[in-house]
Amino acid sequence: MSRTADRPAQGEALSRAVWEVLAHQGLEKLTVRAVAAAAGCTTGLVMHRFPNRRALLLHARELLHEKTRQRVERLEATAATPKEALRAVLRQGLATDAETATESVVWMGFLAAAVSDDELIAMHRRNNRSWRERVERLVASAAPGWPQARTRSVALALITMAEGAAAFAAADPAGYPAADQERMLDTALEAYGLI
Amino acid sequence: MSRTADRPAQGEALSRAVWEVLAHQGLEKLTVRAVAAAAGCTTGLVMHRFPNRRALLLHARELLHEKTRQRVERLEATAATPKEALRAVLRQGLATDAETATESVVWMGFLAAAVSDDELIAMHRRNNRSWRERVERLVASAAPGWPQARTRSVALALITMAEGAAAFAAADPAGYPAADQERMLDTALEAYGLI
DNA sequence: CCAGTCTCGTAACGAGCGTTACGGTAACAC
DNA sequence: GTGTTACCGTAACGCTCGTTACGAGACTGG
Repeated sequence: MSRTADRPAQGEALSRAVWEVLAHQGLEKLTVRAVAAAAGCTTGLVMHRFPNRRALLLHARELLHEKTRQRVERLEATAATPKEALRAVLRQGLATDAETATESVVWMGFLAAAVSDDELIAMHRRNNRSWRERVERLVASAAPGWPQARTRSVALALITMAEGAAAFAAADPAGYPAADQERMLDTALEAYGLI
Repeated sequence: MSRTADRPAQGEALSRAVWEVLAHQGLEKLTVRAVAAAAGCTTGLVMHRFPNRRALLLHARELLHEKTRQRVERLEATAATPKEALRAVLRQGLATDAETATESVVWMGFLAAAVSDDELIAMHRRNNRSWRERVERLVASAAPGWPQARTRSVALALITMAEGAAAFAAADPAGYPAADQERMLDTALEAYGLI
């Protein structure tokens, strides 16, 4: 090691730069040079840390998943009741402030990029299925008496609603204010008897 | 005019080629050459029909919206009751077969491309708001007695759910079979008292 | 039948891309 | 202090991109 040489920290900084470019410039401008500029370094460092551009994107994708997973587990652990846990976990999936809106844009960028990348689409499916299972588990805890079919259908309705709302709000923040999204979530939870 | 020279038909064929590339190769490979290859012509024709690549994308985006709008209006006109109209319109927004799954991938590709294109994002917002208003109108017809706030919240829950389901199913068809999506839709409509 | 116009394939341009090669410099071992 | 190693900025490579220029051929009006 020499100079700075904190490998994991640099990898994370570069991944943050990937998110930033993806959020503010889009997939088409997500170049190694743009990432390097956003990270305040040169392409030399980027290519020194990662064997190629794809590896950089895959790392950034994985890190984004890990970040949201930790946030969700924290929310789940500190919730007072199963119903509150469910609500908190779904709520963080909405795009109700600048940070979560950015995350939603980045998430969609990765999904769009996955169309032509087998490894990215595999990562998406793995992460998405674990997300779905988590919410099914939370719904089952909040409504223990339900038959499995209802638990699964309601959980599916909830995760797709949250994802769609995040996408809409990220693409049109003025049209989908935070209050509307939260009222929508509460309306849905109440309709399903989960509040 | 000479040679073939059916301008609107060629524009539509090229837009179809845009969708095809976007669906099967992704945004990163959506090049003028790839579109020309998918349309079975050369870049010469493409650049003869459209002043530049952006105009081609904008036209393809507009045509996609027009296509789904016509389909929705047909469904709405032929439905027996307001509740059936609502269900049919929401159902077509899911990704329950190869065609609608492809449409969902293309739709997401355009949304991802809109991050760095003011005109694309403006088109998205325009189309999305009219879509939202349509569903609000359908919900109001299906449940005439509701206060406006409930109508708006339920409509929002329904369109975001449909959009999220289409995105999830398009990215992971095996994980989100058509039957699951339809059961989810019926579960939601029933929970809201719209069936 | 001929001049003129439209169509569109071909070929090339400059810009920007991912990636590679190289070298100067900082950090450590002894 | 000196040799060795790892770090990373610089510069260049070959390639593909969007776009432009040009010309051959098909059509049309007179």
